[in-house]
Amino acid sequence: MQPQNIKSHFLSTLFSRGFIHDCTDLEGLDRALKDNKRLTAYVGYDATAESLHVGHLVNIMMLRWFQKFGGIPITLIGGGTTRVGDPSFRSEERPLLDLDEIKKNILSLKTIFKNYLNYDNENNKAIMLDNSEWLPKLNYLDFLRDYGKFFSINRMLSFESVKVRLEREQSLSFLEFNYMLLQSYDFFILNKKYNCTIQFGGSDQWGNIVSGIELIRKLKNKKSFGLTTPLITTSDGKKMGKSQGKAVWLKSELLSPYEFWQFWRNTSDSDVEKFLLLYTEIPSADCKKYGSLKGSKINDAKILLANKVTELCHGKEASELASKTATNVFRYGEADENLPTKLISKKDLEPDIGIVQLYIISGLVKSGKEAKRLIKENGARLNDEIVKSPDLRLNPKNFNNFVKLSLGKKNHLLVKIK
RNA sequence: GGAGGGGUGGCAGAGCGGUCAAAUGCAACGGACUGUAACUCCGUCGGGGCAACCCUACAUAGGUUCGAAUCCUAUCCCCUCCA
Repeated sequence: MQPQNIKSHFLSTLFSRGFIHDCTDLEGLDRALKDNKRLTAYVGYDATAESLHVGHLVNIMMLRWFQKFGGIPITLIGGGTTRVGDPSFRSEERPLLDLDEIKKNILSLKTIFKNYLNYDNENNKAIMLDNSEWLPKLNYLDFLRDYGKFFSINRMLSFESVKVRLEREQSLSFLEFNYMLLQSYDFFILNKKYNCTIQFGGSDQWGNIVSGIELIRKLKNKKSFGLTTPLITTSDGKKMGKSQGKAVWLKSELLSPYEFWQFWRNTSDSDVEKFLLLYTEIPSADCKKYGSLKGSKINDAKILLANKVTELCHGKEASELASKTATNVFRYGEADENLPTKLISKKDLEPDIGIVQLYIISGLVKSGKEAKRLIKENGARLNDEIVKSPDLRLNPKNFNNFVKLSLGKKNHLLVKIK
């Protein structure tokens, strides 16, 4: 089926914006969407961390579009499945999280979606669920007989997602192998209780999604759909979600709106259009226009991107502040109060403190060696002056309320006395 | 349960008694150039008040040696084949 033949607004929008990697039955889904506006779709998120990161954002945006076009989105937290761990495309088993940690993560994750989805409106409010509501209740023997019966090992082994593990040197435990059954069961439950007929997910979820669809067909003889998003990579081929080795978290407690804004501001030219299409709701034609700006003009598009994405994630106020701070810091070279700030205690300054130690305390570097290296390479600046010697010492008098430390040209931090 | 192979730095992957803080590649970081981009180039990349000194590291615990990532023993883990 060609994209231009798509009739539903939802699918054609997603298509034109680059959201679609694969669909189990595009034509059927298009028809279903056309015939019935109030369909229900879900995405599952395991509680492996206390926040999601930008890698998860594509699916969230997809749910947002879905709701916008009248659908009912379900966000499913995988409180139960997290105890198992999805092996899909992973080359080794991940360490098991303990229950307390999972519980903490679940609570934290639930707060994230509210900025993107509407859980209160009358017509098609989003639904928040957690599969620890039903998975822990399963009885092993009953489950095996009632559901396990419908899964073919031969078939499961044929999925690309497990092949990686099989062909590599790593073992795939029975625990992990069951992940697929549990996710399929989730879909089955959602289908039964909420009439949910669509599952979205990353392309790595294909096998799990297809299994769920097959389970629903076998048990209920009902049709359901799967739609996957491509794995979003930056133009240099890296997975979305990390920056400078650190995850780009969606929670402000883990990554300040300023740093979040910076992440988007630093998008490379060739990714601008793609990111505008995926992570903002700016009309596609405009995204294309912005993305094709030449030379340094494209910086305006990057600022727009950063503003919009930050606004959605952290609110308008935070976004504007981040933008203003960036202007002050990068255009005027000032020490804006809104920069990330590290508080240190007076004790640390008595009677004075070495610049190397200060860098360590600030968290900008991990070791003294690293700090010295940085200084040697002219990458360390104190109040915008290059630090020339690792022997430099500061006392409280040098702190004019705060001191600005920089690592390279882009990382700036204020250090204040507590 | 049996036979064989293997566990090295963030990852991949050399080394198989000294010259090994450990080749090489990737990733990462700093600098130059720029537009807070990309490309390219240069430099760095275990820790230490740190100029060649010391400490901690090659799955874990012991041992042999003047000397071990390299040899031996035990333990744990992984892979392949057989039952």
